Amino acid sequence: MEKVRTRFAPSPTGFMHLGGLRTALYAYLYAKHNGGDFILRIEDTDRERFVEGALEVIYSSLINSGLKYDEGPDVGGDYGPYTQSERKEMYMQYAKKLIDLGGAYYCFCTKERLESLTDENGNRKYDKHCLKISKEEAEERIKNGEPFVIRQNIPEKGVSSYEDLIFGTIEVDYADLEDNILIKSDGMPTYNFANVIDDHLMKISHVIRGTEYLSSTPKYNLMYDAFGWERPVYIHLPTIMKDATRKLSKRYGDANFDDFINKGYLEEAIINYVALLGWCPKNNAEKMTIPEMIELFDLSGISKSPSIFDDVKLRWLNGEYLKAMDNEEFVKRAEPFFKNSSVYGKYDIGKVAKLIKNRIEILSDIPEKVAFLTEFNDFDNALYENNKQKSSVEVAKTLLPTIIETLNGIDNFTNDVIFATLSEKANELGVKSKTLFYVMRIALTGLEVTPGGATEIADILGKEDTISRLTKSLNKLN
RNA sequence: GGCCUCAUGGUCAAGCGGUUAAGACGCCGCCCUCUCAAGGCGGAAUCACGAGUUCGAUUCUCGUUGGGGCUACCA
Repeated sequence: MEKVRTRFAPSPTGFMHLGGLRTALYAYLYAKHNGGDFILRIEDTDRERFVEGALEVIYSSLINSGLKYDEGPDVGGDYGPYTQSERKEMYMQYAKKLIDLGGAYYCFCTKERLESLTDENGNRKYDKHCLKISKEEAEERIKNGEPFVIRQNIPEKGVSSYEDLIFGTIEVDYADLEDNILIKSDGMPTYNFANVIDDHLMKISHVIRGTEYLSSTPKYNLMYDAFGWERPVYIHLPTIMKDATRKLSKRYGDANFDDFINKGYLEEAIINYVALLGWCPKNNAEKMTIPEMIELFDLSGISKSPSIFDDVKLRWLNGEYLKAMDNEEFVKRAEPFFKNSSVYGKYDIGKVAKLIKNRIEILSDIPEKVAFLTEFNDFDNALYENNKQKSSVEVAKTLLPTIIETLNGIDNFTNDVIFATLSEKANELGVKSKTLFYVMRIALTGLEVTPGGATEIADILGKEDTISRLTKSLNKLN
């Protein structure tokens, strides 16, 4: 069997769409699972849509996600160039060859004539008007500078059929297909032509792409057949939706990979989540590394229906990755978000990290989560009232002086020591330690709920700060 | 409109003629706990509809309905 070669062929639109990322992932996984190559090709034949810096976005998104391509514009390879605009001349040669083979023809129709073909329902289908122009006449007119395009010549009768590995047999009547433009008047090929030429020339064995091409694939097959080339294996993937009726779109900012990174999602969590949208591994795994995905990847686990992107589940998965990190790694990855927070440079980030690691799902939750450490505002003494904790204002009045005194006597002011000493003290006093810690936490933060317990927070704040806050709260009680 | 295509809880989904119809997210409850999380345990919630085929349909066939895609000198 020939080597498996798959490709990801994005247009440089300036951002990495999550749907595109999933397509790239599946193409990568399929290739790697089968010991093959994964190729990156840039489809930039539409000059008007080119966006500055778009190439870098594609390269970095892929690499940061762990999808290392074996061949591509920036890494080279034996089948380059890998950017379509650099292959322009080649397409024209093949288009001319296709004309000789009867699979295409020159067309000189004006925009106006094309529009006149529109029927009462607003539909339009090209009428093969220029097919009857002789080759001599066409060449003469081109020589005279008349603008032209090259159209595919699709049979008027017959049915085309092919096998898709996900959807099975697809049959389309030629009559439902149009003589699309293969070469535009600017000499550039359209997707309809370039993808066929490139996939063949780059020896792509399996074409993996979205279902938007499911019904136009017969047109491409016609060309493979006309050239006498072997058709690739097709694997079409269902769309990722925002909700039941809308696709994930750039418009709503819910499809951009970079936006998710900036919001504090991890690359590995995104790629993992996206892998699960439309594919279920045999062992039902949820959290997987890329090597694990490569091992598990199989086409039979791919679903045929569009799936809805659920950011709640993505958040959960991201949280799982966060929790699995050791503290050091967490601090490193969260650095930019800590910098945006009030605790940066003020408290021990390592200690703060320990406090919040299990309490956030995305990194951008950090500033809000840690803000309480630096904000100590006036609060209602009623917060001490809590039956379940056996706490009340009166209890606070009696406990707080002891807590402060005990804390004052601690030299090694760290969580473990504070906790042990205070627990012992509670025992001595005959009160539940949870009551003592509850009172202390309220007095220390003025908040009903906080990430972390009283002693952990005291550890971070330091002895001086802790005692000053507690004293302030105590004074407030009298 | 025409053509292609899809259809299991709110969401992602397993299932491939006989099952108490998995699992995950979310939701609810309990346990644990220095509050909140995390963790542990448990619960509610699904085969779109209608005809067939079959001893028996979530599973096969057809239709209906609903969704998605294509129908560009965009990819």
